[in-house]
Amino acid sequence: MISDTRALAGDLALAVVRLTRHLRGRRTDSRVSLTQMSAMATLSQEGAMTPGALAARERVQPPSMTRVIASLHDLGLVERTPHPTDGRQIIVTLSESGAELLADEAQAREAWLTERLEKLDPDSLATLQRAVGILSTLVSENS
Amino acid sequence: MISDTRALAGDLALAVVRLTRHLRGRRTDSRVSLTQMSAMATLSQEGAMTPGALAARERVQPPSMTRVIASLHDLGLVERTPHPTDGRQIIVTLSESGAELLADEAQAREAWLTERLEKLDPDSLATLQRAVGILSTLVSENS
DNA sequence: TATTGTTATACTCTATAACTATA
DNA sequence: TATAGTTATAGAGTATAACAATA
Repeated sequence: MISDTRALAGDLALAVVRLTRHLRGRRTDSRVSLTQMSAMATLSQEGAMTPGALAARERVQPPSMTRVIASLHDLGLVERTPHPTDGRQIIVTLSESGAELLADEAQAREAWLTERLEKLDPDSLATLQRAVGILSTLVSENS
Repeated sequence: MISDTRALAGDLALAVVRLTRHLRGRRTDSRVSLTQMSAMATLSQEGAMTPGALAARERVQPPSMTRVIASLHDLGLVERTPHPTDGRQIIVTLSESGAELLADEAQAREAWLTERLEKLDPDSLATLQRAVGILSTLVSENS
């Protein structure tokens, strides 16, 4: 059944890159991008943290996260408070409207993808659900 | 088992976006990007075609494909020949060295991902393999 | 001196709008 | 006039290098 892990890696890479291209392009109706959603989802699931910690958790470099946080802050979706003891650090928190948006989008977001998923049979959906769990562990492994 | 298709859509979107971020960032050792690989893979699988057809097949806009083709042409990985009867069109073909590179990379590419996949149990690999097929059909559906 | 975060800068990927050449 | 492709331009997302503030 499993012929070649390397071939699977290549196929998987192309599949996720192509799907991401669709997802990014089709989100123009939403107020936030997938990158912003991803950061907000992490803040929601793991609680407030410093920009450095969020960058590490999202596996991007600190300057990249600075930009994401700045854009979310401009939209009022996150708050930045000083660290209580270390003046170098700041704490990024999901704001009330950020939490609301996250909840709203969890209902309405990815309409294109949801529509297609609804046409799949239960077995395919179960497979995708397991795959999401596997992919998440792949990415969250230490480098 | 399948609780909510919309929730799955959100989880799947975040998972593929994060994995794509890794894959793009880690390919600096390769001569070509994932976008370029994707276009070359399509040319390899479906044969020579016009830029417009390749853009449609890859689900990007024509100007985006123009740039991808130009970069591949600069690298000598594709060839551009005039259309036999319609002077407006051109035919894009995978060059010999393009085909070679595709074959070589099929062995060595995605080392990071391959390494992680090799640590998975056979059941997880089978799940991913099925998931790749499902994701591919999702993206290739008509808009 | 080491750490945290930011600024400056640049590159890739993608899009839309406008243009050119051909049909 | 319509179509195929390109050029011009812009914006998002990411990176590295250099800087400032604090520990």
